[in-house]
Amino acid sequence: MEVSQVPPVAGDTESAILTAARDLLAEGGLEALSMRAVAARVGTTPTAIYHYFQNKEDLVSQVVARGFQRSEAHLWRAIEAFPVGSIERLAVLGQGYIRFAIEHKPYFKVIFGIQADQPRKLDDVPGRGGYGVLRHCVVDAMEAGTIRQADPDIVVLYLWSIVHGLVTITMACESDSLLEGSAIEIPDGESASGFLYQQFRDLIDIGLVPVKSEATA
Amino acid sequence: MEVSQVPPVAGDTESAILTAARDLLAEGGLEALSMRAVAARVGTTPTAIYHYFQNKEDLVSQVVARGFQRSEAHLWRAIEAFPVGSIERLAVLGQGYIRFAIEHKPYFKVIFGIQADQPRKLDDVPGRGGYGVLRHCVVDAMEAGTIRQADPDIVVLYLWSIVHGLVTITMACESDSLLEGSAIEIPDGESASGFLYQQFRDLIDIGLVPVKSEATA
DNA sequence: AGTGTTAGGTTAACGCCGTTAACTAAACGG
DNA sequence: CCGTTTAGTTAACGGCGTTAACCTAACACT
Repeated sequence: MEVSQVPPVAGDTESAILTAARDLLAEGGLEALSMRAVAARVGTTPTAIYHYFQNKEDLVSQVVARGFQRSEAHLWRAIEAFPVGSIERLAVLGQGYIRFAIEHKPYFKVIFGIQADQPRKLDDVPGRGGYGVLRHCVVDAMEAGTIRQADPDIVVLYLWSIVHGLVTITMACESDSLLEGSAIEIPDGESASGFLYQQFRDLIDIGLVPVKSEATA
Repeated sequence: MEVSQVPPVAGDTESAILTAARDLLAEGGLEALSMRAVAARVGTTPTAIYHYFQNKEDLVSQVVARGFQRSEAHLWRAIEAFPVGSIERLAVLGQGYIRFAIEHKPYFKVIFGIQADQPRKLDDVPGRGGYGVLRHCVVDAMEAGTIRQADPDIVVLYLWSIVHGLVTITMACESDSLLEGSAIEIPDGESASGFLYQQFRDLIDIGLVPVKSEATA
């Protein structure tokens, strides 16, 4: 079949592959992303992919890296609307994280997914998926006095753990079953993202433990 | 080959399959657990497995369910050593969760892992992987006044999110790379489990936000 | 005793998968 | 004009989950 003498999109098969892989990942998760499927969508043979990527893992990780880069840029843009050092900046970051996880589930799952042995992966991503932004905002908020003084790295871990834990637990249990018999439930019609965000804010406000000054009262 | 007239372990091929599957999962993660590998270890053909389990997913989920049951029993035993309502009970639960996640990484990853579409899974597990125990202890601690009064379900979610987030983030980034450039690091020689546990306690103590009474000071 | 049914397997095969080896054809630099 | 690189091909290998069809021993029942 020698219909077209010129490669369809003028040369860059590589980005066509990345795009196809991204779409497949988004549509059907990791199991839908096979070398053969990607090739078919691009219009080449599976083996051609190996000219641009070492293997499937390499391809996937580059797809994911791309997604994360865009996500971090999004975060930076999102916080601009709120004043430096404000707690709203922290909140909007949490919201962004939750939204990204939900809207780009497959990306998210690949990164924090199964991977028998080798983790790290996040290293490849500049800013490590928003870590830089978050730390930045935490430091600002401390200097502004909006949040309690403490080791910023610990606080970052605190915030990140809560949002990340919230998201992954919810993903694993899927809303209703999650806390059956408990008072927590997603009101019908509310978006999962919005619900999680509210939980996040509640959890941050909880504080817990320090009965100290209140105990005697 | 008709060497043995009697099935090797007197009839229960099923539990032999489960055991083999469990071992393979523990040794090499999910990718090492193939029907053919399980069959080879048990000494049958792959297709025989389909007499006891619907498909691979069914097999895996039963293996995992077994592991979780044992884990919850472990938790109940662990808290016995500490007084009812004490914060130590909560701490030891967190520690148990962390330890289980690390020591049974493959189990843990299967449950909170990739699974393209269908989550829930935790429903099959009695007590939902320690949720029951945790809630029990939280209520006790509130009645005893050791922790701040609040909706127990929210507090449970708070604690669970922190531990779970901590564990999964660490697993995805693997210690050193996790917070490179940050002050947080696992001291050489310290176990990952111990380190995570310390973080957990720190995070719980943080509380955050309520500058309220302190702000003016 | 003979018969039907079920449990517990077997063999063979299908259609996927990731990956490799060997080859080809066009483009380009000297 | 030649050598190399780039971009792609075809053919094949071994492994995967799963299915269909078949076999065989054990048991239940008349």
